[in-house]
Amino acid sequence: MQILNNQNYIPQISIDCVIFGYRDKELKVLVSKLNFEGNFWSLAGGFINQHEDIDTAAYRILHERTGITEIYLEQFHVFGNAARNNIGFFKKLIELNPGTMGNEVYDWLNNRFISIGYYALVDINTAIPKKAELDKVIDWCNVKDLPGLIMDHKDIVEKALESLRQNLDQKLIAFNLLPETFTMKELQELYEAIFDKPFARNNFQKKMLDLNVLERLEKKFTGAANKAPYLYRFRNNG
Amino acid sequence: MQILNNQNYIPQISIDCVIFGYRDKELKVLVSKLNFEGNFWSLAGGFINQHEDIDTAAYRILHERTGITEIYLEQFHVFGNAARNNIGFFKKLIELNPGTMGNEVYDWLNNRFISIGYYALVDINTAIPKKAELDKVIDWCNVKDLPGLIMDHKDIVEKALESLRQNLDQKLIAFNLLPETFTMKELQELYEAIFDKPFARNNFQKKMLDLNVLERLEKKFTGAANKAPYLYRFRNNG
DNA sequence: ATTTATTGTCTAACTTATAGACAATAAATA
DNA sequence: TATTTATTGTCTATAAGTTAGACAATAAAT
Repeated sequence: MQILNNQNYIPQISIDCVIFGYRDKELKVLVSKLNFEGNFWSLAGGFINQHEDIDTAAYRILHERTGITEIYLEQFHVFGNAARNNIGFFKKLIELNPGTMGNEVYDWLNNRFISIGYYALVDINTAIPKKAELDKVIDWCNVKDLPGLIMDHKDIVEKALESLRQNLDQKLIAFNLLPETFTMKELQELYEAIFDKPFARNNFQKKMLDLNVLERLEKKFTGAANKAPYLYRFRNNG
Repeated sequence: MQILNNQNYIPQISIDCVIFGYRDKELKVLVSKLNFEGNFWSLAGGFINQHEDIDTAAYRILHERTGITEIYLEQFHVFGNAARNNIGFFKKLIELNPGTMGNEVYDWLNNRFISIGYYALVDINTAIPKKAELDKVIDWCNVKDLPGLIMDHKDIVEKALESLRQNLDQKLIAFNLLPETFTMKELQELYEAIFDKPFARNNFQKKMLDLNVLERLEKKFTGAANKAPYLYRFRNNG
């Protein structure tokens, strides 16, 4: 538990990361269950070292939780209501876990925190979820069907999703959620999962090809009794 | 100087406000010169009380500097590079002002700060600039011709302007920069100042009227030898 | 060879954006 | 009073972009 009372952390500021992944046609978020009595589910979070850039801190937290280093990461909002830590979470935690918590942990968690929200887009096949010190379970959950999250983490996810949707077309970042190669249908299904609405196949394909960022590779023979789709690769450079 | 070592402030977090106003066909920003030796120009800034929402703190800071209470305000980015306070500013400040600074001020300013950026849109005719404790001068400056600002305040203004431009069409917030009534030409000139590019008069008018948020009032007789323009008022509610 | 399901692409219809044109008009001028 | 000038409000033709329907191509099963 030495980490939490580390004097090198900036006090009263935290980082919460909404780590998005994509599998089984569902947009997922990496959440963890805290290693305490009671069903406390949380986003991947952490703190900022005194001499660390906040972006660097977010990368560090993400690397710790996913094992990957090349991560698309974006700061999207700061959550700073005075009451955000007090909506029952900490009291309930203490109540359900009497005597199990060191003073340092107690003192640290009992603070008011202002939290900087980041969202990350990762290839779920490459990311290997890794529990942090206080996690009991860590898993990918459908963004539409998350467990009850502590504090205002549900609001944070919603705001992250909203920001993701707004940025998706301008910044061409959806590809970070897919493996290296993918079919047009897979790309479309990803968009449909993110926006939670269907797209017209013909126009979606035209729009994506018109972006001039997709490289068409060989066909993908799936064994299905129909025309084989092409594989595409996202090429960032020219 | 008691304010700065106020134990009720959250340490190492600040708020910096880019207060936009509009006059003489120019987009302005409220900046202040610090009451020290040396030309230190700064954005309107402040700190967050322990039991204060960050939005409330931003409103408080804005009210202190402009005297107005109904302010359009939006959080747009957090600036948290570890080096942001150290790019010579503090050293230079100490060097040019030997022995004039109390220990509390010294200790407080010598900290690393993570700053939450807000931008505000105000009617420059209603806003009455008011110096804060450490300000020597406070004034509206053309956003295209700002004095040299301390720390990363120039970056903060640039990011604020970028965010303002992105939000302007979606959120219909430009009207906050104008007086109650205005002509179509004045509205267009405001847009041109914000985007730093010309708009076609006919299409601009059509676009604004198609928004269905402008109420047409009586004509404004300017005394000029030409057709009198209508005055318009922004109506927020249906 | 035929059928089936899906993919890739084309085009017509519709909507929106852009650019040019012109009438309306407030005040100055003749 | 009629004419001129500068600007405003609006219309329309054209261009550009979006949406919806259609159909050929094709991999594998029948």
